[in-house]
Amino acid sequence: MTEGGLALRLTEAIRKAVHDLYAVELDDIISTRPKKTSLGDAAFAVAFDLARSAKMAPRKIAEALASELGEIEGVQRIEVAGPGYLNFFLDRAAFIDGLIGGETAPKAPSTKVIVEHTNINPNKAAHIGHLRNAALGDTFVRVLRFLGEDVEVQNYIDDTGVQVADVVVGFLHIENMTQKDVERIEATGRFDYTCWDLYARVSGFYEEDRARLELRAATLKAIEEGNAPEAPLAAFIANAIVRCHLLTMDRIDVRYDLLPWESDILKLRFWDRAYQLLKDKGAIRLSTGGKNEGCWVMDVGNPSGKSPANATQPDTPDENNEPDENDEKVIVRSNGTVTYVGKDIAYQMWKLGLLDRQFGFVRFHDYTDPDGVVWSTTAGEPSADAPPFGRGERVYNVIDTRQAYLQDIVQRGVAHLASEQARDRSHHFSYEMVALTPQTCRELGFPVGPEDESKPYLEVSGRKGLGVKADDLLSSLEEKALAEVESRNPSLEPAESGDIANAIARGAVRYFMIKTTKNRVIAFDFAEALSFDGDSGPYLQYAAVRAAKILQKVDAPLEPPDRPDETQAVRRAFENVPEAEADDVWALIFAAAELSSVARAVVRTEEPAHVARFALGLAQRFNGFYHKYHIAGEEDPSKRALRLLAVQIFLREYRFALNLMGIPIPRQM
RNA sequence: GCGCCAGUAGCUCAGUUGGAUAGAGCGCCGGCCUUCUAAGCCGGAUGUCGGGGGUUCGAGUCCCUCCUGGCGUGCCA
Repeated sequence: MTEGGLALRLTEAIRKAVHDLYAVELDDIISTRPKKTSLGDAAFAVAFDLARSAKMAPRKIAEALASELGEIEGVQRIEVAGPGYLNFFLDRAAFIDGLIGGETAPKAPSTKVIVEHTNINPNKAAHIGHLRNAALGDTFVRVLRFLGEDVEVQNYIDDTGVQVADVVVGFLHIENMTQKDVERIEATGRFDYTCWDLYARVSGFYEEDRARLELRAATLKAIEEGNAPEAPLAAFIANAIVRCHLLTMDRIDVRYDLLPWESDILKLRFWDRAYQLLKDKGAIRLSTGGKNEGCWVMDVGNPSGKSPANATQPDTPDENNEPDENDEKVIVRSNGTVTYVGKDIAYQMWKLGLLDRQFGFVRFHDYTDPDGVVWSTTAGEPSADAPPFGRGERVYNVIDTRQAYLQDIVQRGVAHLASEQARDRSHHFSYEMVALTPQTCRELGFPVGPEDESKPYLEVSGRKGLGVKADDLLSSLEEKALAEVESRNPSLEPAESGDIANAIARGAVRYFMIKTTKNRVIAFDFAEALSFDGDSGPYLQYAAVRAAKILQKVDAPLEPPDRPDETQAVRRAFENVPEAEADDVWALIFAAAELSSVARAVVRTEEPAHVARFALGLAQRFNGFYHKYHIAGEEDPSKRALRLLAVQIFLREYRFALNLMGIPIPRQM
């Protein structure tokens, strides 16, 4: 934790030395970690940067800098290595002293950050792609909170889109059901699975007779205008499905502060307000001809470009300045209904505190624990004790990369209505999809055609009903984990085994969804997802369980001593153990101490996988240490004290790391 | 066509705003349970970092170009 302050001391010292010797101001001085611990704890390559301007060999410069630097608090010695690295060896005892003493770096004044994630269409069961979204989003939220940010988590409910309309069409026109019928079915349970199957059948229903697409359009309009029977049925379905999703996500410990409903954006006239502003600012125009005739459209001639159309000559000069229909995006359809993009512009504006409208809020769902509550927007009677939702300084939208084009248009809308600065406060936190290997498709019983066979992966399709449901995956994991737990611990009570198995399943799936870099497609494979060995959640959990077991065995507290008044004792202990062991102890502690900088890197790069890599590396290091050095049977007091301290520090930081990923630590495994 | 992403060991992937001998997991071979849990540890084999140019003390990383694959470019989201 203090490593931030130490790093600052080092860079400042180097900056001063470089200034004094070469009269050069270096703005970024980057510390890297040497490949081998024998090369020190922090390395600087500044000598290479200076070589040209100083017209000297890097090695000479590094040597000059090393002697100029002299004594630095917290640094034991400085070495010049290789072609010109400056390698710093830290004062280990002092570092540990600061680490456990809680000399916390001053936290930035916290600003409100809104993270929007999950956002599943409320018309079917959640699938593995949604698990990736939720795991990424929730990890990011936990990291932000760890760093002291004030975070509000929103799960946007698109209850007025085509997807819900399709299921309404399915119930009304395929099943010929009334709302009462649907309510009876819902009461029997697994409503999200029922809708999953029905939704898949709707596609076929349209394909049999394309004229039936009129039903979808009419249904959508009826929902938007609040007409019976479509509107109340849609509301019932969306509400019931959202409750299913909340339970599914609670299984992996993902929760939300607020559910903003798209229907409330319409009912409370957020959209009407944004629509008026978009027209007033000239951001959208009525298309008077061509395929988009009668629609309100936004011109998007320069996709993804931040500056408005650089006015370079178009590739098709034969079109005499006629706007290209491919360069316009429909915001309001010719029948007057608004697309998702339009509604999202209004929603983004509200999140940024830039729309002069406010929702009402009501409690939506209580979790079993006392303070677990999810709020919801409402167009009805609001609750008086609702928290002040909205008005984010920064907004992250966790949405898959296939929607990058739409997100770009939403952001253009925000820039039009507010400013470029407002747009920059909103981030599209984009990630790649979870696809299925052809093998997985076959295992699910879906026929794989010859042309799909050669593909690396196939896209999940809710429309076709092709996908692995989140609850099914979790149940498979729990089943496998339970079998393992029972075979390893036959004497456990069934309830106990069940709790442990659930924790393992949760750890496995959360780690699986986080460990791969977010912009890489995950080709889902059951065998890989169900693995409990090596680079997996259970491996990480196992290390924590072992560490806790040691401390329990020797009757030591889980935390290192909170007042490190024993710097001298630690220093002596380091001197009294063999050098190789001292290095191993130090390597474990120093690695664990990187947690904070890893957390900052996660936010800076919007990449949660960094925590996963960090935790894996730390677990591997601990497991090696665990096998090499024992505590319970050790009689040498210096060795014992140092090893104990290392395990305590490791466990403290490691538990934070697992918690950032929402990976629970079972009591035993 | 245009835009975005990806190409690293047999497979799945890391690789920290350019840095020291390119790393993990799985799989394979060989060891380790009377000492804190073997979901583990130790050792071994495995590389045209897609191809070609360029930038420089130094390139898997930056630039150009080509190839391959995926996604986007809907009055779906």
